[in-house]
Amino acid sequence: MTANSATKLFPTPGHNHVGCLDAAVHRAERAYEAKGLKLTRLRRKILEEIAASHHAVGAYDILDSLARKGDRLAPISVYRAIDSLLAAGVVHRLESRNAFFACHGSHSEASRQVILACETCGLVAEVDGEAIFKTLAGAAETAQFKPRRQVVEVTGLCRHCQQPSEPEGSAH
Amino acid sequence: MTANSATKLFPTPGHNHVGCLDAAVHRAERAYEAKGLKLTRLRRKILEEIAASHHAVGAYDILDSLARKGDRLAPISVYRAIDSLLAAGVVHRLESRNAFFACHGSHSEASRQVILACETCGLVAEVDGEAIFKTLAGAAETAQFKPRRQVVEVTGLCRHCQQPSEPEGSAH
DNA sequence: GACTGCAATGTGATATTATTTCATTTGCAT
DNA sequence: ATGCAAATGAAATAATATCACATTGCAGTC
Repeated sequence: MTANSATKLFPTPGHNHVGCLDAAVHRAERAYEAKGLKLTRLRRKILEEIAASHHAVGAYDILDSLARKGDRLAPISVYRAIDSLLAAGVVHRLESRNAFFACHGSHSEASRQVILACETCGLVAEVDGEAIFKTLAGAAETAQFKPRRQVVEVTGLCRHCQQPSEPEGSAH
Repeated sequence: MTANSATKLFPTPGHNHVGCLDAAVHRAERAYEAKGLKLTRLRRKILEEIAASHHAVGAYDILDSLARKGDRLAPISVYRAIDSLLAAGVVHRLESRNAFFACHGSHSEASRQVILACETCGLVAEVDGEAIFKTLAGAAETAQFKPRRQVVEVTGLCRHCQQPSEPEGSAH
């Protein structure tokens, strides 16, 4: 189960992504529904761009990608949609790269997730950070600091990029 | 001691900052020396701008501040100096704000510090995060992820801004 | 259907943050 | 003094993000 969950965290480059994308959009529908927000056509379109990969993408990447499909938007339109998606908790911002990534896999509190970003292949994953955020809250308390938002991002090498010579399919 | 260290972490707005600044510059001299790097006049000047407060400042804030003093630099000059100061470990980058702050107080590894940034007054402080980074390393290992750089930033309210009505001098 | 109110989007301009490229200067070891 | 490498200068431009105001679209009401 450990190996399997790690596999899911950093899917192989060749994995069939359609399911991931569909699932992300579906979770978004439910998240918007649950919060009484509206997943408009524009928002859904931009979510689909972000969730099209497990990478963090810049706002202008989205802009360019849509432009190539004939859909020319103003930057502000993309940022507004992103803001909404962030508020709904279906995408997150990778602060250390000024970029955005979709939440693949369901979790309740975005603020309790640790973000892992691979420097080589660009993949981004989230892992549970309950223990870390607890410890962090303790450290803040010692400093008499009242936390509101906690950013925990780790960059490094994902499991695939640590063994570049090993064929993708060999891990099981 | 706890109250005292917390006081140092988030100094009162009116504290005499000259000592902080001098100390920061002095630590920088030693850090550069120790690493065989050169703390040039430009770098020192820009360090002094950053260390002039306990806030995180943008590169263009520095640029503007120096311009007001008659020293007109190109953005690239500031960024290059900042890069050097970052490499020397005497300033850090607040990723969540695209801004830079000086290291006030000595610590060996920047990568083991948790950053606390007050949303109200803008003060930035660092606290030891040994326990957090250990836990974080464990979480990464579970995901078969090899960490290289860890960003842990907390925004919220510092001790002063939690009790806006309380006079500054009353805490002891 | 027409009216109203508000959220969402469009449009154009602009602000903010950061880098590329190439020229020049400076520090310093020969 | 000469030559090399690091540091800085200068101009342009790239990349990221927001402001201000106009327009559209949609839900509830008459």
